Amino acid sequence: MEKETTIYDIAEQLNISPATVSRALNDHPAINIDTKKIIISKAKEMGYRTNIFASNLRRKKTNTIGVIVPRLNSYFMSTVLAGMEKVANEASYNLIIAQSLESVKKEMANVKTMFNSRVDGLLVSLAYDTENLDHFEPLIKKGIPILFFDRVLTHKKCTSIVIDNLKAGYEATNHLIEQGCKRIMHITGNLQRNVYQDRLKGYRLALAENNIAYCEDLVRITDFSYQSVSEMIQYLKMLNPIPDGIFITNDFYAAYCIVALKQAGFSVPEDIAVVGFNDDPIAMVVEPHLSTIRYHGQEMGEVAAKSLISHLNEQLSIKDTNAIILHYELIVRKSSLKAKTIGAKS
Amino acid sequence: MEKETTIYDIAEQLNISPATVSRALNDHPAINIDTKKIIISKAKEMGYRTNIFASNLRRKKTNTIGVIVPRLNSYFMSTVLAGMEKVANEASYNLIIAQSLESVKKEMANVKTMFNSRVDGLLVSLAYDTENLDHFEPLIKKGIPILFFDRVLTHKKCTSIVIDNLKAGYEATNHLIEQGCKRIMHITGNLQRNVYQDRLKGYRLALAENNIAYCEDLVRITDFSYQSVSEMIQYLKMLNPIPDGIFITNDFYAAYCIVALKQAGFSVPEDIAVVGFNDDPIAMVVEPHLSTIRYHGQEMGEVAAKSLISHLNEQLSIKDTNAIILHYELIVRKSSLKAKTIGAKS
DNA sequence: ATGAAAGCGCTAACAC
DNA sequence: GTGTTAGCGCTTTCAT
Repeated sequence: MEKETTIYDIAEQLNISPATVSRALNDHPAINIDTKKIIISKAKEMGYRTNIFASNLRRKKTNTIGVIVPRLNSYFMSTVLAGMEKVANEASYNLIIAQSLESVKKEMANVKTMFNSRVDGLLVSLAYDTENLDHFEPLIKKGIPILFFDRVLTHKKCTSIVIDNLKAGYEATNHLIEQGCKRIMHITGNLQRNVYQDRLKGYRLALAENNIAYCEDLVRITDFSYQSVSEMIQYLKMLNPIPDGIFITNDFYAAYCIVALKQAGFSVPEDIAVVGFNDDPIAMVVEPHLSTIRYHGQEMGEVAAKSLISHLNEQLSIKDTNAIILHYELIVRKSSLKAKTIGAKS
Repeated sequence: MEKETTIYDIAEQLNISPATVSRALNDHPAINIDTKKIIISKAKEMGYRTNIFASNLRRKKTNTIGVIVPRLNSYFMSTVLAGMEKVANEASYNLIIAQSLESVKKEMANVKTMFNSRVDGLLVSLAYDTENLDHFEPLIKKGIPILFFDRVLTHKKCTSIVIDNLKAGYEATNHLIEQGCKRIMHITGNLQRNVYQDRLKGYRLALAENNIAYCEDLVRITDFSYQSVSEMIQYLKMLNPIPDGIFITNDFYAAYCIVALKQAGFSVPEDIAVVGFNDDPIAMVVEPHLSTIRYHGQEMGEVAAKSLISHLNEQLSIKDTNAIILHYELIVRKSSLKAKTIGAKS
């Protein structure tokens, strides 16, 4: 275990001052280009690496962005993170990633850790059961910018990045109606989360516009666990009449449901058409392939990171921006295509 | 934006020395319990948060562990990370997570970042095309412990955490043979990765023990991309005779293949039986449900983090431990059950 | 273009 | 049980 090389060691070897070494290493313009070259090569030779703690301590900036997500294990989330990483890297920011595992409690702990790690900013997608943003207040008070994405709560001092979930929910439902569905079930998550609340609103709007009565029995809240599927199908079978379409706000759960529906003797989409949400790769595995709403995780990640970083660099203030809305599209596959001859407009 | 409270501020308010404040905040045993209480409550009152940069600078320890994985988007990986996080949290270590996106180049960059972030230790699962461990040498030279998990390369100074991939490959193949398969294809990844190399060895061993000739044409390397599936099925169709079983070392790819096989007119498992690897949730979505090898990601993550941390705390030296082998099990589902009446032993 | 020197906030050796 | 003090390695103001 060798001793760490410091700028003092380099300065000594070269008979110059540590200040010059520091400047050279940071590419300060006022340093002679030749001295700079000599210093840099010497640094490499001596295996120097900058001590970011000393640097951070001095500069009072960490160049670190915290990311808190409910779970890492979805295709969507991993593409979001890839997008964030790309942008952060390019701007020489580091990412600290933590998962709340869908629990506010863990989310609070994560926030605390981030706070103590002195992140320059925070990117957050909320846990399943987060009810308010109180646990973010300490950061907000300190002026640390927070940007929520996908699963958001509005806060006057924070920006949100989302898709138009209401419109997407509307389109998904409307598509089912166009396919001839008259009795559409809606399976979704905790309505405190904007994504689920807005999709429900869209669902209701589509029904209303098509003069289909809204029926509470047809809306079910779930935690999207595999275990809950059989119960859900039991429930569905007891409905009278049985639904002829389902809009499920999670592709994995939708896939599970399709499998269970078929096992229960229903044919999809003939008896029951299904539309999911997120365009997870599983949509192309389940049979029939799953119709779904696609939105681009990578883009969401990039936009989120970019906005935060430009705010940090004071190139752009996100304080005035309340929300950034990204695109989505309805992908029609076989799970929802009842009318095989009639082309569905997407 | 308020000014940060320091231990000096607290000391001043309380008319005591900063050293006492520091000790109290770090729960030093030699501090009077009452003083401790007073200090802690004052700290809270003043909104104090410790400056980890000053602390790290002083202590020359970061309490941070770096984690580099190929991708975050698998069920397996996210459970591994959950396990690591749990253990790290309990030991008050932080995690910095980065994905190499299966590229050595990115992996090298990640390693460099980790190095400069002065992680106390590193947990790594290698990228698809990593050929050697040269890029880890700077860390190894500095005495920073590195622990490889799942996708590993052996290094005399590093420990590996794996399952017995050879035996697992053997069991998977043997299971197909027991089901009556005589011509078993093997679809797998880059053979430089131990996991794929060992599983292939197991495959060959099972064939040999059952007097089935090994045939190179039946072993295909893939990057597991969705795009490559149709080509793979094309290839399979041109084999003569056509295989009656496939052992695929990735559940997602196996699921894609099953779908494609059915589309091509084969029935699974009757014409072609399939066994996958990893027990991803998708195994329960694809029809027929996928037989697979299950190993517990959470456990692997916990063991990895625990070993590293106890090494860091010098409670246990992992230097002498070359490898830690974890359990796995063969899960038999319908995708491989040709002989429906004969129970398969697992 | 370069140097001197102070100080970021904390910890720990040493003293009492 | 508590205080004094000297740095950890870097950046940056001010001076030259």
